[in-house]
Amino acid sequence: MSTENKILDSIASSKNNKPHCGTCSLSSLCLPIALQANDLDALDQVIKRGRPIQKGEMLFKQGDDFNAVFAIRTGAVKSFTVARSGEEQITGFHLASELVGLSGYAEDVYPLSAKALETTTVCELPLDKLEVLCDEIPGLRKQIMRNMSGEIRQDQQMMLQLSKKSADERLAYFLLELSGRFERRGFSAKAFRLAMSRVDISNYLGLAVETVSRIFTRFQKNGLIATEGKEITLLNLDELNNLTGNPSLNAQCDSQ
Amino acid sequence: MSTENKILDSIASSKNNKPHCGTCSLSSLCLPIALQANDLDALDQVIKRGRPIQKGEMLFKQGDDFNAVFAIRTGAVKSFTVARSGEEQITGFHLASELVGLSGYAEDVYPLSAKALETTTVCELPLDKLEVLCDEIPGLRKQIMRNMSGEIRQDQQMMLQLSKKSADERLAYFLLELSGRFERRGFSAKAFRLAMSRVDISNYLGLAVETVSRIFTRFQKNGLIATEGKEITLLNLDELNNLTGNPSLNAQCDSQ
DNA sequence: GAGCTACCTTGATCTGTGTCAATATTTCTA
DNA sequence: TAGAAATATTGACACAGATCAAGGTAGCTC
Repeated sequence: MSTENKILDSIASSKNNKPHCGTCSLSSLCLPIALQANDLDALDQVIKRGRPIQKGEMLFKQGDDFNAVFAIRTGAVKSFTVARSGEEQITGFHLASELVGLSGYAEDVYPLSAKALETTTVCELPLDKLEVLCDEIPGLRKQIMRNMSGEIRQDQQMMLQLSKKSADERLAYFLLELSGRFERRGFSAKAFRLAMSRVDISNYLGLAVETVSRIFTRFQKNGLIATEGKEITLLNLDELNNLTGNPSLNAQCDSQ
Repeated sequence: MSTENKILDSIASSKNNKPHCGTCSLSSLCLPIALQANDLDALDQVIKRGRPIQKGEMLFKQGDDFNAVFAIRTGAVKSFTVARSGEEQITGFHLASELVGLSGYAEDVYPLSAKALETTTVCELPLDKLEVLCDEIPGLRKQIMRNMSGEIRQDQQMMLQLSKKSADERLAYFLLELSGRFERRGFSAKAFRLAMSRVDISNYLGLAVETVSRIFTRFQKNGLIATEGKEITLLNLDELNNLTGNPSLNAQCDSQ
């Protein structure tokens, strides 16, 4: 820890405040640490900004050489694996300001594919540049490790959901988990847009589409949510939370 | 925490090159990189060797301060989360030469607990020492990141199993996955001992114990496996592999 | 704005696996 | 080594959710 700060401090010598890659500087990602302004500049030089990615386009494919991590600026992405049998398993949805592609570290190839759910802009962080920077900015590497570690935790939570919970519990969990992610990024925790289709949701949750659809309908009948196509409003966070059977996912629910 | 540091300090001050914890130097862990000999010496100084841990004892508990990563020398460990409702979800089994505790990086506390399945010896890698070392040996940090990344990949594979596969497929997958881990560590891929109980297996796979028991029986009737209590022999790797519906888990099966 | 396509909803039925219950086996303890 | 406790097996039955089938609806393109 102290090592970290020492190096950070030592780096903090020359700085300027030039605006960089807009919302996608690493400081606005899931990297809660406060980096120095000049660190940010260094990072911004590494960021490769590509054209917007259209709905359905791939960020990277399973088996591609692992050469970059992606930070999502706007839009949404799903990541998924394709089994030999051809079936697709969605392993996660990634929203604005989140990182995709970290699992490539294990074997120098991406173990999964990532596809845009809607028009999406990303910042590409080429691996070689990132490596060099990580050696210069210890805080950065730590944050990336935190990110990976957080992903492990999240996946393990998901394993619990998938293996132990009923369809109702899974969907309630899914909605609250999304809600929390929006809230943490300054958006409404109650009203948001589901970038993914019902099929994607059902795939992710290990359910049939029909089941997901039925539960959406029932939740709506019971006054838990309101839907209008892809727009959704969570009307009763408390009750949804009870449904999950998990420790509260949403701070707002605790206080009510 | 303070206890920990006291112990660490005493270790740091009285260090020499006395033969250390045998099989558990980091080079023999899941860390395939070839480190320099003097790096290994540095690592060995960090390794804290504890007394053997008895069956049922905890390595660390959910919520404990994250202050060490553990490398298993002999024995086996299960890691699991406990939901508010009290239910336990096993997130993984860890065999000799594997690391446990990396997911603590995310929030400075362990998000799960780890308990010995049998008498187990571990090497404790105190975090602060490891941090310093990682700054000195860049290859080490990379290996730890690979490890984390690999865990993500493994968990995501497990999500696929849990959400899409039948009970038969899950158990076949479980057995082959274990088999592969034994094989990679130089043990027989076909005959090994299941350190975990049927209840643990069923919990991990998201099934009822009865279901697991029935499938073991049926696999045996069909000549796929032979069991004698906790000892198990895989008689037909090919067929087991077919059952999983996944890309081959076991090299031996590919070549047959 | 007609027609096409992809997506979503709802109903009827079927089935894999959970649950409950009883017994058998192994492991521990004294 | 006996007796107790934990763990494993086997059977009967029920139900959550899959599957099959049939519309309905939204978002395209021309």
